[in-house]
Amino acid sequence: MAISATQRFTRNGNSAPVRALDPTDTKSKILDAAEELFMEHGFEATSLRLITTAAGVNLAAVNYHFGSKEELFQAVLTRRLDPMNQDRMHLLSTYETAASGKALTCEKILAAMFIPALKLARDHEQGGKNFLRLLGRAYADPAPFIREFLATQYREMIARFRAAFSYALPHIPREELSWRLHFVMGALSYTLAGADMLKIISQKHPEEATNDELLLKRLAPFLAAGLRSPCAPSASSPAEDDGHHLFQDV
Amino acid sequence: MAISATQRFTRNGNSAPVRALDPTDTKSKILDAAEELFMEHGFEATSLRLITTAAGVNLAAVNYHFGSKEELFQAVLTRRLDPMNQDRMHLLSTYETAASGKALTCEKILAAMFIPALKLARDHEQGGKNFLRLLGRAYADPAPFIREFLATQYREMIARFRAAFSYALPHIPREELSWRLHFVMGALSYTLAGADMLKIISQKHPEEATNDELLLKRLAPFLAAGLRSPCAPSASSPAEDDGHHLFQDV
DNA sequence: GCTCATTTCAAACGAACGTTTGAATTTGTC
DNA sequence: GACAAATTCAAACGTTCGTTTGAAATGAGC
Repeated sequence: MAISATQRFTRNGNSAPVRALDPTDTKSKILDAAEELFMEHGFEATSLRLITTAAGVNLAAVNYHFGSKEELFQAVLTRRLDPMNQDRMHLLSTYETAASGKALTCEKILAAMFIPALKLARDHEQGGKNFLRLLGRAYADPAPFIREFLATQYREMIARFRAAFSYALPHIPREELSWRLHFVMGALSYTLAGADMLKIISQKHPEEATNDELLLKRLAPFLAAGLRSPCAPSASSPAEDDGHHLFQDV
Repeated sequence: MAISATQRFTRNGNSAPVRALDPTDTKSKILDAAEELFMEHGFEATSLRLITTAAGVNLAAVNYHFGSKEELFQAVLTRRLDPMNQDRMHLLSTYETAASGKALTCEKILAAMFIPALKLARDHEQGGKNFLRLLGRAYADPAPFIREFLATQYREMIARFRAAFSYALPHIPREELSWRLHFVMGALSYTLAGADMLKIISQKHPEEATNDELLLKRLAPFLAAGLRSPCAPSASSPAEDDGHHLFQDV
């Protein structure tokens, strides 16, 4: 029995829009603390007691306001992810309108994907960066409820950008383009999530490794070159069963 | 008190090499079951009771043979990761020797990274694929013991391949190359880990989406193009504070 | 100032967790 | 076959988990 006589946790979400953005109310305090702690420890390893203690609220507040730990996690994601993906699609539309029918460059389309992410990383000095890492990690989380949630959240945006790339790269077959878009999403999410690993690879100073803007500035040209690269002769080339001949030498 | 009078869990690992590869002994049964379940549910969400039940062994067997759940996880990773990275470095050396001092192509270096992963995916019909996904997910796991373990496991191989790329791409500055190598590792791990997400993007048949060989065959040229792409004018170009001008339009 | 719905709180719930224990069992050695 | 080491086993350990409860506190509307 999740809902008792005095109806629990606001199913509305908007019935009291006046206080929806108040950063001092219980709901926002929980979301902020959860965002940081989920990013730091992952979903399973972050307990509600840790979150509520950090937020300075009562333990039961999570179940009262959000219903469950899973719903809290989804609320943390959707709070920033939904506006970000809306921004991405709006920006893409703006670029397309400005181009007045002409195809956009890959860099331009990638910019429509990256700029809203950068804006998020800068707007909220700390929350934004936390969120991008949390998001990158959610991509790789095996929990079914997370994967289904992300699938729903991303479906529309992905379809929109695939169409844009398809128009920008008419010589790339539909199927190949799907793969490449997958690689783009992967590199982006991994890059935003795993700044730690960069220290191992580049042995750079940490403060530079976490500079997301510089990072995406280097990632975009890298990905654009991959997207534009000429296609392999054909998708259906059998007979090559030995791994040592998988890749042509160029 | 981890070790009692009758000394617990073999710190040796090799004192009884005869049975080390016996797929029917308790240790291997645990490793196989853990590999699949960690891949499916993640580290935190996979209980030792689930693992030991699936393996058909007693609950206490994990702590007896491996010491703890964390050490079991590391054993699962190191069982296949260590040989795979050794293979990668050996293959790279083979290519370099065959080139007799001449620089290798990016595709060739990438092949040295990918082919051992493909071999793993094919050799053990099921265990290999499980492992590659598990590995990709471990990359994004926030648990400190996982990140430190992977850092140690990868450090040598990364250094080796960075040197190879540096020789193959002399016009790319050291720093830029570190970033690009990071992107390569990211795209590779994400690609191997997140075959589920591909279904959302490409709406392909699942049986084709999990064809790792075809996948890497498309990923390698994509990444090679990115690696080879000409460098941006300079890393230190300030004054561009507005996100809308971050990327040049080409 | 009373009412009633909303929110907060301390406390407890049952379940599941990783780990430990000590006895039983198996295995290798002479 | 007896001894000793290695392994397996059922049972329990103490802890922590997400969630629920019912009462206390709060606040808006009349």
